[in-house]
Amino acid sequence: MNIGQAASASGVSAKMIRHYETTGLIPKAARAYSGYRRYDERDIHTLRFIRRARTAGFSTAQIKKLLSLWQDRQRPAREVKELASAHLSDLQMRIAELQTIAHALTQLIAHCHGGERPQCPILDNLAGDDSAPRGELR
Amino acid sequence: MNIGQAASASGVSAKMIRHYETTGLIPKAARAYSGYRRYDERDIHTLRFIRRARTAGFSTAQIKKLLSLWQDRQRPAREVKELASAHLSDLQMRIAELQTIAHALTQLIAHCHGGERPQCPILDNLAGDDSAPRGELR
DNA sequence: GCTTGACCTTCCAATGATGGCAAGGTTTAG
DNA sequence: CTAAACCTTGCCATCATTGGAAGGTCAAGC
Repeated sequence: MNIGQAASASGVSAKMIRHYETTGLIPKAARAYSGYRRYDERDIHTLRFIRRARTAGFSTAQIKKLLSLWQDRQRPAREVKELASAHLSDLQMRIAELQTIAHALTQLIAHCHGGERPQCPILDNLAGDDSAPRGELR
Repeated sequence: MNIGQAASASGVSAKMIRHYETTGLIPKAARAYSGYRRYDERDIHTLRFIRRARTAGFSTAQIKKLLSLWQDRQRPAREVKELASAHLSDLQMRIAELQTIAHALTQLIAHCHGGERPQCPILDNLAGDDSAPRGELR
């Protein structure tokens, strides 16, 4: 299998497969005489693992760890759970931050008439004019 | 006021003030004889506006638009509302995506014993082994 | 056998927002 | 006069990903 097939079979772009190779996330691929990279089913399996982990928002550093745990038959599930839990905390923090912003923005938008007149609580708030707060973007 | 004072007065780092200048988000600052950038209260006001907009997650492109609307006394509030609404939709989509991931991860973590044994539903799921799904990371 | 198009190779650059460092000029207080 | 604190420009790094350019390889059709 060449890199193009590996890409469509795994859902990881050829570009990224090469990138993962140079950054050491995956080992160097075998090469045909032509110099083309060759991939087998095991490689595809690994690439799919990586794609799923990326979709789940793990960083490449975390994925590196996950891959080594995956390949270690002796791994304690504890380590995987810790890594995943750390990532989950991260996600929850980011979600909370975004929600805070979204709520504030929702309030401001609700109070903006949205017509042709210039008066606008959204701009007023961004400008720091607190006379009509309602969901501060601070 | 020099750039350092402008930075601490506005909450925007000196680095970013220069960056905003080179990218055209703010006009080129006046210069003292020495070559130092000079800032007045209006500049600070603008920088604070930018900082709040960034905190609210607006991109620099959106902030550019917001700034021009802010400075246009004739703007229709409609335009501001549309821009903010588009950003809010963005935020809500990102929140929803993150929540989907967080939920799936929560399930998987809940089902991982986290002990010293190697068996782990988190890795199984990432590997594509659906025998014990519960929150797919797909 | 040759051409064409699809595929592959490497390398370099850009994204967006920010931080960091380096080498050098300026200002200000002591 | 000197030292500290500030400023200048410029370049590099982050993170994951995409894009392009220039060139080599392969398979199919004529």
